[in-house]
Amino acid sequence: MLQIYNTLTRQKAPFVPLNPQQIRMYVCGMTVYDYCHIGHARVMVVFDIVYRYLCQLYGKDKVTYVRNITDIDDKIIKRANDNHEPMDTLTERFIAAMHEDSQALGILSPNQEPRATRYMDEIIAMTAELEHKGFAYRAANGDVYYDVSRFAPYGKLSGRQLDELRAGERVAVDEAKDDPLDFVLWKAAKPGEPSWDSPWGPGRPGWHIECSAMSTQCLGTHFDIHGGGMDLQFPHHENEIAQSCAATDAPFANVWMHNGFVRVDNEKMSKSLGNFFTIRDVLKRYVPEVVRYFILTSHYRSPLNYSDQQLDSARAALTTLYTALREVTPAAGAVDAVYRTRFLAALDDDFATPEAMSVLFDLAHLINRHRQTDPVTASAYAFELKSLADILGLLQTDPISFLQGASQGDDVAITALIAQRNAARKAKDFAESDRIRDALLAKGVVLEDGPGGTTWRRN
RNA sequence: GGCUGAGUAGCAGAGUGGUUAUGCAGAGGAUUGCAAAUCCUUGUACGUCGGUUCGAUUCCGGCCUCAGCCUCCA
Repeated sequence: MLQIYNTLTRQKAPFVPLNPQQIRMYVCGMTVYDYCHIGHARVMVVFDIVYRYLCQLYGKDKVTYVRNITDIDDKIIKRANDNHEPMDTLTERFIAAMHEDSQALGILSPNQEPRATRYMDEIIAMTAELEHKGFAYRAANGDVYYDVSRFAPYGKLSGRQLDELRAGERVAVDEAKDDPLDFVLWKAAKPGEPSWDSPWGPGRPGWHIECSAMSTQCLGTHFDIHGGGMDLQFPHHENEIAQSCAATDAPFANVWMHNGFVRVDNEKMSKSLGNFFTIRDVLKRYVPEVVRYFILTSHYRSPLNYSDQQLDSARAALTTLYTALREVTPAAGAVDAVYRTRFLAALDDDFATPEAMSVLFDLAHLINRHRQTDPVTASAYAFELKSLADILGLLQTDPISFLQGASQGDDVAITALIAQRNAARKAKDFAESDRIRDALLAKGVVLEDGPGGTTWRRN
């Protein structure tokens, strides 16, 4: 049975859907003012695995996955101004880029990708409801704030008390707020800013309210899983809980999942530190599957250190797996069930992908061992390997394509040289044969003489 | 300062109260014209100091170190 670590309780617990016919998951997605970096890739991949596995367990049509897009906020406005372009043009461009990146990484599309600007009615309605119930107040500057003192469980998700939060206050106190911890629901428009009409005059939503409004609208007041990066735990998710529970009188999300950060040189990869690598830059040097594999080599809650060495290692590991699948035709057949059992048990244990991936190597070894002596068994294990790896979104491309990489226009020349070399070998002209192989190796092409002839791959 | 989490062999990264994780890299052997790939063999690692225990890397406590959150952030 699937166990998931719940940030709310700080322990793993069996996952019990509210309705097994309709599993509902909401993940906080991107703020679209720049290209996605590897940290964003991790969120996408991690929750892609959660989504895939829930589909595996409950059926694809039984799972609803919503990942929002924040397309209105301070940084977006600033960037649009800096670029002298309309905000919509900016956000559309980066939404398109995000979709390119996520498709490249083999991320399954969420069922819905709500954008804040398209849920303005719901955002305003929820804010009004909070004001009506006395959880929100209008400040002298025209902003509407949430009154955290009215929400008794405030701090539960992040394990904090209001007084210790106040003690650690590091930010200049905003005079408009009754309490420094109160957060903004609605910002009164400043000159030149995009704004929407509201009962409080023209303005725009605060960051947190959009997720409460959109998750409620898309999934209902009470749903199964809410996810996002570690850094969203506080204050974003804490505030979402405060808003939603107060506005709807419903429990909101049952399970809170937070993925760990990608690090560079032992530091969080982030925009502000400037130590980030965009997905598209990394994809210029490594094929998407290598990036996906790399992300899955560590457990989703652990830190993940980014380095070329790690990506090289991931590529080498994938080469091993694809080499096992080469020259074997996957076909369903009799296999020892222990591998599937181990694999699924690993994923059942809070999505333990490193553990699950170790099973893939066991299967690869079985294929290699049986390849010559028992091709039927080898084919059966190849089928099992592909089938299990599919749950992780791995090993679904053609092995030859992976091993030889994208055509560089020299495939015909390589094939011709191989023919020449084999002619030389047949004539026992090994000096010539080795010369050709060394020449190809210099171009990054490795030849492999096997019983079925000579094959090649790029290293 | 408060609150989280973490410290495992060369690197990465699982896991367990006493018995091989796994991958990459390395060593030896088989195989190969030579290679590559593959197969076989191979690594006595668990921050530190105490405690519990017949026995702890695994449980408990102190300490040290690191990261994250407390401000926008996946």
